[in-house]
Amino acid sequence: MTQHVKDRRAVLLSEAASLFREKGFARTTVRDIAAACGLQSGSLFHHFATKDDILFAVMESVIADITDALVAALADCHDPRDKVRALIRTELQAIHGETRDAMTVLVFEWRHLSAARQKEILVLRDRYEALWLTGLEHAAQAGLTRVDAFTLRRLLTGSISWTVNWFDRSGPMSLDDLADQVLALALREEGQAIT
Amino acid sequence: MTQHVKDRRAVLLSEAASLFREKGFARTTVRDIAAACGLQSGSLFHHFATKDDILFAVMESVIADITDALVAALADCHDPRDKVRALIRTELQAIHGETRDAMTVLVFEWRHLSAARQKEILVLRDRYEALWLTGLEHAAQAGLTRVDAFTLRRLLTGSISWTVNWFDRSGPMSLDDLADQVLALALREEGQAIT
Amino acid sequence: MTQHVKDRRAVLLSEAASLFREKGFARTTVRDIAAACGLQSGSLFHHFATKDDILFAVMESVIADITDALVAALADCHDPRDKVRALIRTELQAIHGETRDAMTVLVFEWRHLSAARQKEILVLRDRYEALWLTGLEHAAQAGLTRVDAFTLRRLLTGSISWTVNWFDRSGPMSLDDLADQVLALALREEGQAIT
Amino acid sequence: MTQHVKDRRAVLLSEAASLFREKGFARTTVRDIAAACGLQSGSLFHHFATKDDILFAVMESVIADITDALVAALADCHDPRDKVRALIRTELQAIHGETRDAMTVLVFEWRHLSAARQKEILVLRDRYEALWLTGLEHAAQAGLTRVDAFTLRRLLTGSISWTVNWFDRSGPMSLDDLADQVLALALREEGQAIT
DNA sequence: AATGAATGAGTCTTCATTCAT
DNA sequence: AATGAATGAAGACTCATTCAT
Repeated sequence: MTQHVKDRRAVLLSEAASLFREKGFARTTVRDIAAACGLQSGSLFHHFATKDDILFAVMESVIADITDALVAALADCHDPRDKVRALIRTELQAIHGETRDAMTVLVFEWRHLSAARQKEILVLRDRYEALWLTGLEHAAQAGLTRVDAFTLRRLLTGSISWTVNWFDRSGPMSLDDLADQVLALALREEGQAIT
Repeated sequence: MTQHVKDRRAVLLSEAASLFREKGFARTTVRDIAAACGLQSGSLFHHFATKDDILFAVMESVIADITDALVAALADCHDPRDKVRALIRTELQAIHGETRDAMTVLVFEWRHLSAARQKEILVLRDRYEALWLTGLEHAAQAGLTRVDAFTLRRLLTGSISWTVNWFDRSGPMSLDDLADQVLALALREEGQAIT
Repeated sequence: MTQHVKDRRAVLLSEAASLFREKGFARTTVRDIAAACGLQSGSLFHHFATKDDILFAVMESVIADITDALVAALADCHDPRDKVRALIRTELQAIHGETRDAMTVLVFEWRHLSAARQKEILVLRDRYEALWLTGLEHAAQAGLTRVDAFTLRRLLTGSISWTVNWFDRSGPMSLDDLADQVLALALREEGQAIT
Repeated sequence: MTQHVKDRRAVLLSEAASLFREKGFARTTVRDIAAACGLQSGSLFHHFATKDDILFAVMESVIADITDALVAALADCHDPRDKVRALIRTELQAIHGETRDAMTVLVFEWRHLSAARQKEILVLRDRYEALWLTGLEHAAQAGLTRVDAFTLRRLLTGSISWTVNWFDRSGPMSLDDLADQVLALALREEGQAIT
């Protein structure tokens, strides 16, 4: 039974994320979400008290997911350059893989969150961003970067997020190719690093 | 009188852009816009038939502005590296200068435009993007880049757009500093180019 | 100049009648009427104080017209049967001729008139209806009818008004044919009258 | 529960018809209708998506009702003259009985229906009109009429519809008396028929 | 947990009318 | 008389949320 509950909640968040991504939070009605889950509109409120709560839950959930994924990915590599590659690849996979909807929502529906909840999410995000900053700072210490870690992370956040608007996974460029292009942007050429 | 009319329309678009940026298109009411212009809600419809028309006009107008600005900026520089710097600087100025509101709206409220109008805007945007692509291709021919022009433009679009979310003009980093950081990302180090 | 004024007013009423007939009073905007006359919306109010006044004027005007037409038509015939034919023909001509729009408005937009103005129009209409009643009563005295004059007039009013919904002047049946059909309904067969 | 739902819908249509008749479709607000049913304005939209839908439903519903009534009435009489009397009586009863409001709306608010919906209603109306035409044609074959069935039906439609504007059920003339007057108009005198 | 009718505040839009020019 | 921007009161419709069943 607990499993059923979890399932339903997961399905709900997934459908909500999909709709939020497609139509935007404001244009998605609670009825849309309910319908997508095979429920009537009133039933949604047994799971979430408000529509805002759904948005919050979508974001909260995806942040947990991508943080876990990033921790796992970084565990496998110790070289600074490999770590940066892992950071980029993992974020790109999050944006173009199964968590795509929720990731897009995280970026594009941010303003629909109340200030208080933005803060909450930012706290959760801190851990994820700390992994990035640490990775980039190690690369900087290894002389691999040309831009300070703080600024670099922000520029890459933009580059990577934006791929949702143009990159086509079924096109000729693979996701790993794309990751390598971003990596080329982020770091000095190989062999140029000051050791 | 013609001047008054033009003024009013310009004021209207400016106030609308400001509100759309601040609260989002969906959460901005027609009353908000009217009030910001010192009008009653009904009066808005002498200038724009629908709320959607206002959004469209904001986007249309800013694209015209930034295209003009870019043409002017490029006219002053002939070196490929300078041209890329001009492309980046001009776009950053558009995003953090007077057209900030409208530029932000262009990015974040895109989905609220009907498909037909998205096409219209894309046509207008083509000229602007062509300037970018040409500039980056010349840089590529000069051996200045490490990523193909098409992909590079898209990655930079993301990096630059995203600065609206974190860059603070009144902070320690100047806009030109920021432009140079982006330039460092975009191109090989100076002196590395194959001449 | 007085002529111009009259012309403009006449044009205005004619265009208004046409629009009221086509779209209904409620769905016709003051702008529609102004545009049909080559005016801007505000200018209409130099001629009529309110939209209601226009409707009233249309009705008032057409009643004057058809009363005149009926008086003229009746002057030419002295036989009771001929008089009834003239009553029917004249009303049909009013409904399908130049006054068609206004006549239709008179019937179908009646309820949009305020109670006070309905009374005013009814007073004007009295003279017209008196001509009908007199005509039918003479026919009754001549033994030509099978239904009392009062009821007959009302039944015929319905029959004749309704033709606007189905009779096509350019079809095979002429307006005079139609009048004869209505006459056949209204009166006994010829030669059956009790003299 | 299903019963409740049906009831509510029926009440809604009835109240709407009453208001449409009294004030006209255009001047009746959705709030008026809701208030007449003891509902808030928004609640109406659980039953009908638009105000136009309500109008359509009123018309659709009354056509079904009168067609049933007519079929029932005709079943009881086999003589051509009796059939015509039944046609007239039944239509008069529809116009002055319980379906009065809806019948009036059917006639006077016709133009507020979209062209597409007018067609739909006309299709429904066909069956009803076919009963009339058949009845009148049988009367014609029996030599009872002086006007062709097609034209006669249209003239009678007008006569009968129009009674809504003047006939008073509580006055001295009964509805059956009125029906006989209309019958006198429609057919030759008894005994005159060519057998 | 689910239903779905009901709520009621809120939204965009319309439009007759006014009035300074 | 004409203009046309402005008014502001409605109007139809939307939708998150509630709640009795």
